[in-house]
Amino acid sequence: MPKQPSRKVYESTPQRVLARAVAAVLVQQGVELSQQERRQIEYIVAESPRPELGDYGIPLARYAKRYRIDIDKFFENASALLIREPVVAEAKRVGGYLNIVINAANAAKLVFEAAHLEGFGYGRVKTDRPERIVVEHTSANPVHPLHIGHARNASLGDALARLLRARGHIVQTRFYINDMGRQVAVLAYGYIAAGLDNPPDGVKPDHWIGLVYAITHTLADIEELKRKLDKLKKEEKYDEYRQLLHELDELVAVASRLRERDPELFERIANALKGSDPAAEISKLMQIYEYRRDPKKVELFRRVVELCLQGFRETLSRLGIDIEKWDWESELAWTSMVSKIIEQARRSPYATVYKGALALNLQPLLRDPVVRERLGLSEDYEVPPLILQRSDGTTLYTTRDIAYSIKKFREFNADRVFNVIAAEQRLEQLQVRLALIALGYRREGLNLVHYAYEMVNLPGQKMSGRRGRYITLDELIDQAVAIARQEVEKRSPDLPEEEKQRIAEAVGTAAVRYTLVSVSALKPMTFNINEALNFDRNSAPYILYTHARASSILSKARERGIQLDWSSIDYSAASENQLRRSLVIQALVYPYVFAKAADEQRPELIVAYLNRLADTFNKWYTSGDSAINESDRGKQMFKLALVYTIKQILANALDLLGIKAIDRM
RNA sequence: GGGCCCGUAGCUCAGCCAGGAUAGAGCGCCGGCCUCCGGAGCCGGAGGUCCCGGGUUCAAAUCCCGGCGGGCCCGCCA
Repeated sequence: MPKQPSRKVYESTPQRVLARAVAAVLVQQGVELSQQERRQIEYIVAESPRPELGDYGIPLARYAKRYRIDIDKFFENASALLIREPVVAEAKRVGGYLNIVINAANAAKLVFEAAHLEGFGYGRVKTDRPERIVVEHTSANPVHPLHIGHARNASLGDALARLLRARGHIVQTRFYINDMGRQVAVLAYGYIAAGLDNPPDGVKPDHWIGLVYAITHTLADIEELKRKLDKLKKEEKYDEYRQLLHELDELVAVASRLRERDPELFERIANALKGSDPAAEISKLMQIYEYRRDPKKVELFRRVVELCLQGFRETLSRLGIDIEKWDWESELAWTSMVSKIIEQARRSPYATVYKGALALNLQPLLRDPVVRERLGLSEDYEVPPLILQRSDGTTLYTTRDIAYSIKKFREFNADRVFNVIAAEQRLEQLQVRLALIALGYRREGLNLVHYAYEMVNLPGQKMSGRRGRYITLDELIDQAVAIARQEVEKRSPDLPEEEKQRIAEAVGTAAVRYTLVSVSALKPMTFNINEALNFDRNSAPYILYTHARASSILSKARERGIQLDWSSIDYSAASENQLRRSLVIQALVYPYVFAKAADEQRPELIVAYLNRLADTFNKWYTSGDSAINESDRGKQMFKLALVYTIKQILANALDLLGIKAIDRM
């Protein structure tokens, strides 16, 4: 098999080149290196803080000491190896560092040719160990529209899937439809009781569902509260009574706000709920659904969920996100999958009875050092027993999740499964993994990854789905698109209306996605829409603008009859100025950044890389080192090829984040 | 009460897993520049007890221990 050009570039990146040389010299001097240790050498390669020291370097003092080898000889031998690399112009010792100066001309040749040959494929270095991987993401409860938090989940999940695919893995994406929870039962109760059908024309189905849910939930809570109040009054507990009365006031206020949003709908649900016992009705409905006792109600239940999912799909598709498989939680209960888990649990040595219910005692698993290491736990970590079945025989969320995990592995024959799920579900995810191991699904338990992310806040907003208080993702996208539209209006007033709108849509949605993956997943973040749409810096619009600018340079060249002839490039032009050099080196390093981002599942590395690359490119652009006005043909070809390459990298990297580059804006 | 995550410039964040060169970006602030392939632009500057205290090390933002502050979790909820 011929070597992939990007692979050749990858192996010529400073990280790989330096690590290879250092490893070789260590081995030469009799040191035995594990695969892991080789890998770690690569990690400590760093960019030099000042150009006069070189471009990249590696601190060597630690090796000299750790392996007790002659430091002078070490430098000498490593340097000798390094200067044989075409991309290395010079290797030098600076203090305890071994530094290299990149041969920009050779690097440029290598990178330009790869970019020219592979185009869209440039940078997508394939892994040596392809895996089958399932990425489950978004999986929002189908009771209200998606909000900004779901957007973080979806953006991360989709970026993850794209990174892994580009890396050569075989990936499937899945959405878990949570239709067995109490929340959906609340919604279905209101929907069925009020005899509702379809949302009115022009209303997005999930928005309408969200309102039905909030109205039903609030009215049900009011009923519930009234019952409690009666009871307290009879028992003469006046302190508690007064407190609940206050709560009731608040709920009534919430209800009246909900009524304003759709008086007719509100009255319809209110009438249907009048005089009923909602809590009891909802529980009854849950049972009906779990055991499929009333086909008509089951069908309506499904129908209401389906309506909400329609809305989800619409929103996701606007963001360019397509999820391949949609799995119904109810399907697990309706087939034998969940009962099988219960059976296995009963027979398991980890079975126990906790608070009178069937449970698993997962604590003993922590004696296994492999389990501790893979799940990141200390020996004295305390895992609460996991109850699998209610006293009335119905199943619990986590039990169904265990069954679902097995399904994900089995159906796709997966080596690994990533669950993109909020960090607050950490304990539940841990219990699922431990339970899998306890029930004999060790491989699955060890290879299920909880890809946790923290919450997203909107400045000055408190959300509540139950009360219908939220900003929908749709509204947020609309806002982003509107801001983008204004910018397009200023920058390109002469474009046709339709084109302007198309660009605004692309820019606005990209801005949302880009910002949501720009911060590492474990940090809580505040989503600031104005920063997301800052056209001047650190944003999708900025990167898209840079891409459009590069595109425009190339098309202008074509207009003037300047053809990019790859065989006439004068590569010596690469080192004639700092900005060109810097661009070449950044382009060289791209395959490495990509591989690292994919292997560590860190899309934010791509964002950071893009911001920097665009900065340097724009700096070069504004420095006046014009390609079109260049009189020397070889140099002109170099500059055009550089523009071409950077444009290609911008587009390729954006694609990993699910963003399509555009040529005008 | 216990566990997990986070704490770096006024603000938003990189860097920490894998210790190493004078700790980096952007926003904001201050000062300059603008006849150039796409100007809401460009260049420069100020701004830091890396939460605190110990320890390990030739070397600590990074590792270990103890605190402090914030978030989340500890349901026969999902």
